[in-house]
Amino acid sequence: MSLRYALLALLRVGPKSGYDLQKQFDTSVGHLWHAPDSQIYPELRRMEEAGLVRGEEQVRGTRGSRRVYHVTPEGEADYLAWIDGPLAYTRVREPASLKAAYLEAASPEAARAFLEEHIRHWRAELDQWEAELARIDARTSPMLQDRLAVTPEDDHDRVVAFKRLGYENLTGRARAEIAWAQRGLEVVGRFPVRG
Amino acid sequence: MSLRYALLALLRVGPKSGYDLQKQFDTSVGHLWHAPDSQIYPELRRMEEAGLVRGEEQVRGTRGSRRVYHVTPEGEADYLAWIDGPLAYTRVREPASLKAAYLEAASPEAARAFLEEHIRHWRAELDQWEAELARIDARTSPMLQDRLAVTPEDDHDRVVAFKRLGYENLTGRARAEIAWAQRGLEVVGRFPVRG
DNA sequence: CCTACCATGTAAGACGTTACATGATTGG
DNA sequence: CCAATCATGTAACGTCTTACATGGTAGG
Repeated sequence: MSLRYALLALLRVGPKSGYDLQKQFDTSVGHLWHAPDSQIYPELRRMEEAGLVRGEEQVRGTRGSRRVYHVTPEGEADYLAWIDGPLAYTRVREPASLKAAYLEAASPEAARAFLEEHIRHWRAELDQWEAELARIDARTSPMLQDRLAVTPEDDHDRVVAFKRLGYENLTGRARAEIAWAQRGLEVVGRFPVRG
Repeated sequence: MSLRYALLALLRVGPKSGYDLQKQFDTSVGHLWHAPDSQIYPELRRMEEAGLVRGEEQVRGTRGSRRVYHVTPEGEADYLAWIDGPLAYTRVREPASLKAAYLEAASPEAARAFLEEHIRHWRAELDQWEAELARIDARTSPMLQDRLAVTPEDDHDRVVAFKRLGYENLTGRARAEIAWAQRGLEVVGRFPVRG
């Protein structure tokens, strides 16, 4: 259900086509939520059926067209209910934890490779998110600039502070994963011989 | 696909019925992976079709029966391939991060309630996982005892060390979430007035 | 006899991934 | 004219959730 609200959050800044939204999901906002085009277009249609957005067909060239969506008052109300309402938590399902708990069955090389790959993966994510945090602080992030453009200046600091908070959750997560995998490598080092 | 390997990991310790597995998923191992009965029974059937497990019908009372599964050599090979192979990473999708990044639209009370609930949620998870870690250290965890019973004594320390590692990922995650939400509360405190 | 527990599923739907599929426009 | 980009989907499949559904057994 988060896809719906991610889309509403983007559309609240200004009307966009499915393609526009998809591009944003591939870059900036894609860090916070991601969806492929094959999920976006049908979801927009469903949201329109539910009255949350309205799409308007625009001509493009002689025969082309694009459908630009904007948020309706019902969509705005639904969005505010989401942001003011509780978040549904699901049970944790961590493939990496599961695998780690059974690494006794792996060769030491495979165990080490798994943990090193884990570090590589989260390091790459961390780098991306920290770069975005830097752009948020400098207020050069395109997503943020669009948002600030439709926000009274008094509120700019608040908007920036919460964007930052969202990304800080991601960087905190990545750092925890890296630290954990590094401790894991020490464990592997303590038991070099396969049983 | 992790469900399949979670099931194999449990069945490698000894033959079990769907019901036995479900019980374990509700308690100890359920921290690492969880699935409802409606997912377990069909998956066991599929695994049997794939030759990874074999089920044997046992009589219970006069008319009752239960199907007890054990891992086949093919299942063992598949499990070892999984544990020695790479883990597939998917894109991060964090509803809490998404919501935090758009908290500017929430009332300060709702923002605070969200972050406090986040802390409560992860605190409860953390407590559970730490209790399990204590049971792992004391080697009183039922799951661990079953595992150690079929493991040569030389290997006990290794087995315990990796179980511990698996759970440490979860506790590390929970601590990061709590610390983040606490910082979030400070941010909310800095912007008490809704824009 | 009744309650707690043992035991096993089906069905519908939400959500997400991957692959397939098509065509128009714009700028060089 | 050609390539990059704009633009929009369908189809099949896998995973997971929630709800529905049924019946047997063991112990007090």
